[in-house]
Amino acid sequence: MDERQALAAFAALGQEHRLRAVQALVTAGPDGLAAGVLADTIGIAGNTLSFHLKELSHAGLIASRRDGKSVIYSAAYTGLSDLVQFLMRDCCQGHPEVCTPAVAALAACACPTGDTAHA
Amino acid sequence: MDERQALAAFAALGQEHRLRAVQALVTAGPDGLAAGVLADTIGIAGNTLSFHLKELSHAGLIASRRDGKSVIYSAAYTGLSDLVQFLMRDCCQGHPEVCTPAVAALAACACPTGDTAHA
DNA sequence: TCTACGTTTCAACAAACGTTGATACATTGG
DNA sequence: CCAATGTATCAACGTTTGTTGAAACGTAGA
Repeated sequence: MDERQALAAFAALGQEHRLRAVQALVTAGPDGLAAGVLADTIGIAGNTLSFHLKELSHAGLIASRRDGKSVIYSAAYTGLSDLVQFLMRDCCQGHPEVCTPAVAALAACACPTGDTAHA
Repeated sequence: MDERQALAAFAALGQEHRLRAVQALVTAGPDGLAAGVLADTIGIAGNTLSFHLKELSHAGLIASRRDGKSVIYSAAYTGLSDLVQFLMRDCCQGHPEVCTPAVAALAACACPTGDTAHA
């Protein structure tokens, strides 16, 4: 992930409705949510949400697929983790003060080597 | 870190000059950089940088201290790692697809239990 | 085909953002 | 004290952003 894409991602997440949308989509899981349901969940108009979804999609944070009349949006897990890695990698240039506590905290959330993933 | 602060942090990082400032400050380490040096590094006017530094400080991403005539800015490592933890924690509500690859990648950057920190 | 439904696009507007120049503040040295 | 340096504040501006309403597009069923 280059700086330009990271800027777009950070800017996308720096907006209340878009952050809520991402949270809702990640929470919804790979099945995603229809645009209408998402608009209702966040509490904004459909056209307004469409504007924000386009921005999130452009930032690589969400994906979309059509299912009948509905368009299902889902979180782009790769894009999200890439963003975290960008922030951490750029921040740890010889100074792991940022990464160490973050990794320690995340280990309890998604430990790839242990059995506490469902904590 | 609550949603309001996370929003401020993301919005702060979603701006080219501010992202560059954070990167420069983190790279500089705990010693930090004087405002003038930072302005010269980024390539923007001092008053413009001051505007951005105030926003970054308000978002909890940087700290400042006076040293003679200069004001030294430094990265707020706690705020940065809190932001990563916010993004990860909120994203992993039963779906560790995001956290697992991120943790795996970060383990090589700041592994708190291993010896690959300098990879 | 037509109609209904869900979603997207478009133009327009108010609000917020980022930059500039001038000015004011804080600190140091003479 | 005064002058010089470094930084912060302020008003003004042009630009960008987020929202709204109307319209258009795509899909499914009658």
